[in-house]
Amino acid sequence: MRENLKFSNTLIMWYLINQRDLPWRKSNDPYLIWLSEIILQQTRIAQGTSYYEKFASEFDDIFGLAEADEKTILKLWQGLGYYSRARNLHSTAKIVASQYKGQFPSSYNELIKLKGIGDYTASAIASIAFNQPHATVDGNVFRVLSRIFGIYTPINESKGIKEFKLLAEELLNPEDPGTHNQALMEFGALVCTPKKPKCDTCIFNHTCFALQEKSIDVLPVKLKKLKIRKRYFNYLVFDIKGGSTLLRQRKHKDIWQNLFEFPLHETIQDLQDESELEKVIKTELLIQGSYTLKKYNELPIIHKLTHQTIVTSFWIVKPMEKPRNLTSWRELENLALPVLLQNFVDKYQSTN
DNA sequence: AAGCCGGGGTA
DNA sequence: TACCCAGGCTT
Repeated sequence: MRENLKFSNTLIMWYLINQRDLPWRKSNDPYLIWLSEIILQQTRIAQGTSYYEKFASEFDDIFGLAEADEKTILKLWQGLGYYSRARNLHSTAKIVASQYKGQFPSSYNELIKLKGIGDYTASAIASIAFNQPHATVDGNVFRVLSRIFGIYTPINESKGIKEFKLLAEELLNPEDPGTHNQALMEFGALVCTPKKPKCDTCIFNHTCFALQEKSIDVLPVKLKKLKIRKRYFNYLVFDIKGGSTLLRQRKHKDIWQNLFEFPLHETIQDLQDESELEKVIKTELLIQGSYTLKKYNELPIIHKLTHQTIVTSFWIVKPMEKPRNLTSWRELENLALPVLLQNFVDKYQSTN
């Protein structure tokens, strides 16, 4: 017990000197803590910070966020990925605004009931905003604890998850759980990094198991490799005189749910036969009369996600007759597009 | 328990 | 290229 307190004190001492100046650390407002935690799920601080600033300045409190349109929220979220976070953010904002009078619950058990809040985020909000003794176990914590204590239990199986959570709870400083949690994560991000950790200057280098046993590069243990699926997307980009195009909202349960895109023809391999597209244009999009169809990019654009590789071709369609339900390019600026499509639009706009 | 969900940075 | 990032939800 004394050892655990010593560990925490050493850690917090390091943190008070070496912590980064981050915007969400200026406040204990549960709304802002929650907002930052959702944005930072599986996201590097360098990538998430500007999004936090945008959301925090656009929506002063949870009521503003609750009253916003989902379209607005998705557009602000564009480029950050894992878009279910944005949809859940909106859903939880509405619940907290209406059922909790705008005040976040302070207990872990209430917090974890909210959409988009799991064990990690509930612990983070409870400890940082409400000083409740719950340990946060994120990727940093798995790494730091596995190395210092020499734990080889795989971190992506239930046994390991329980074991690390238990250890983190034991180590937690009940006097200041919020600072302790943030210190441990910050330490993982700045010192005990995945590759080339800074063991020379590490405050735990005399007791670190992995350093003594030279097992830094195998800890933490993670099993199973994910398989990457290859998909072939053919987008039909209508270029209508007067500055408009055809758009669809992705509604199915798949990547980019609720984001917008051009009419899509997906194939199981690289499109062989151009007449397939002609069929889509006539029978699915119900385009009357004649049109021109021209491939925009000679080489397919490769868009890599964590678990999919999207091989993409863009086809420019110019019909003689105006289709219905057009969206102006101007209007499109307010709609959330996958990065793959935003990149195309930016390029296409600049050359026309 | 396993699969799915983005985009970008690092070595 | 392979791995990782202040994870959570669905099946």
